[in-house]
Amino acid sequence: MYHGLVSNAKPITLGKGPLADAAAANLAPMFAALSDPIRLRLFDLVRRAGRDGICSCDLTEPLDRSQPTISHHLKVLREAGLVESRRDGTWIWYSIAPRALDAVSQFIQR
Amino acid sequence: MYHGLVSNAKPITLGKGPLADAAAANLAPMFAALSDPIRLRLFDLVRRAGRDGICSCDLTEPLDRSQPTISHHLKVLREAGLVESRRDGTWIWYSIAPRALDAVSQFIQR
DNA sequence: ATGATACATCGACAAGTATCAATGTGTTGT
DNA sequence: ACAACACATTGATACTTGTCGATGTATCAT
Repeated sequence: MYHGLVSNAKPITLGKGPLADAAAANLAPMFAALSDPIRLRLFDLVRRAGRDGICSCDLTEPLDRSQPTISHHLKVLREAGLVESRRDGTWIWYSIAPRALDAVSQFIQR
Repeated sequence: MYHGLVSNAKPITLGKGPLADAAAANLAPMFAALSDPIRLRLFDLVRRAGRDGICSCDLTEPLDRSQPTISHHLKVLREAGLVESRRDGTWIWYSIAPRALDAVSQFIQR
């Protein structure tokens, strides 16, 4: 599997009129990615880690879930364009995607 | 069913440290409420309506879903504390809950 | 009372999701 | 080559969710 910088973040620009069907369809998965308590805490931990990111190995224990479960949640966050992953030897480091919450933020403050 | 002003919005205050288990559990349902395209557009329509709100009858048609489905989605938004409902004769008017997105906003800008 | 209107609830179904044990896949050190 | 480690994927299960037709409930006009 590819483990360079991965991001599905599309530069969504919300128009001025009513939220379009397509815009809503792009936005919803981002909210969905943050709709799980474990993923919220995962995202928070990654965000706190700053530029360097945080090793996946340091995310499993504090969240009290099995390794496959954490791996699954990280995948969801990654596919939503919220976090990025980078391999370093046997470890994988996660960091916040550059413009991760821009679309969400744009919708909130409207 | 009661149809006065309804809001489950708890004044969530996120601490300074890592996102606590309880805080995540309170936050997640808000994101979940916005994780569906139809609900995003519903929320947007209600927000655009301003203080007066908008009649439920004006929400069913533009979203191309059945009346029960729209009713269901409005319930989800209401129970998440994002919108309020108020009866006026046979109609029910929906408006944005006062501090609807405060918690979400607080999490985003952190 | 009767009928019409607006909205909610119920029942059912298909599709999606959170979870873990087991297993697979790279990478490192020996 | 081999064992050990870090992480991903698979398969299975229980639970949740989006949807609609049918039905229930409240309100208004006649």
